[in-house]
Amino acid sequence: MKTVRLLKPDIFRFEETLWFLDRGFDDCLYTLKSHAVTKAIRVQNEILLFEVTMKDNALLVQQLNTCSLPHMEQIMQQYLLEWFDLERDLQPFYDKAKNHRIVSNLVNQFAGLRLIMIPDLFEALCWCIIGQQINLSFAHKMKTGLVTTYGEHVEHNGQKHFVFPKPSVLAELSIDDLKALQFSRQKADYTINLARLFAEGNINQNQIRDLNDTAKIISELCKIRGVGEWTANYAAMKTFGRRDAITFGDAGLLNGIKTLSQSKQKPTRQEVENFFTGLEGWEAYTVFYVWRSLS
DNA sequence: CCCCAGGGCCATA
DNA sequence: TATGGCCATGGG
Repeated sequence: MKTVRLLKPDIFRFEETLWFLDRGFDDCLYTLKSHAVTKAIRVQNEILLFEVTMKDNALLVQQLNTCSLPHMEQIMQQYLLEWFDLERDLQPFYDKAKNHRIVSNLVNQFAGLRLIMIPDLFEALCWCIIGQQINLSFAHKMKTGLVTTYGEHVEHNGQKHFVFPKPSVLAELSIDDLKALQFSRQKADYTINLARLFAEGNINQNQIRDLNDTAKIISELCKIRGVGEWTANYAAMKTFGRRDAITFGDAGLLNGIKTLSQSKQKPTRQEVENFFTGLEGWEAYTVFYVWRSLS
């Protein structure tokens, strides 16, 4: 079993990461203990299980299962850097936020919070489709049904650790298969269609990443049935780490801005755009901090 | 009973 | 191009 130590960035609090991962929702793709998170990821045709803790000012990543592939240290390190967005310099964000009447308070209150990413585009888009227009607890319930029915898992100390289902598996499903998991007909259709696009290679995550321009990425993603502005921006933010993505129309964002500005009603689109004035290049982080403030 | 949930598509005019 | 209905379920 391999172990990796990652020196933590100056601006980072693992406790904030754990808090966000916990947030009151049961997520089926990681397991939380008091000061640790355990996660399974797919590596080629195997599943790697590891645990992340904080020790002596470093993130400690410990492999928990046997895996026949080489370079486990590098794979775990690379995953952690992406998952917790550890390579980004947040100081410019905090410098800009200081001058914002509302976000200045958020960066003080939640100092060290970093984006929690969804490195896999297929998973991110499926999660968005599931979460459209329903409350988050029900969305998690639906995701758990999908993952535990069609995802692979490894066992460790009697507990199952799942990875998200492969596109090729979901591509073979019928609409009724997913309706049995409480998907609406529409969401089942979007999900299967999306899985086929990935399985057949018509969508390639690296190709989209290489567009290297948020507007182009959004416009490319919006070509997919079931992917609109909210979903495309969510994926731009959570998968590609595009700093200027904004989940326009997002219920959480609207309610967050409403509460933070002590307004009676939800902001209009113009008011949302105004909210981000002075935070250019850090819109995605701002959205994430607003979400953090919600509960 | 109502309305709203970390939306998006489609029909209609 | 703009507007409204629809989707499925759960919580307040």
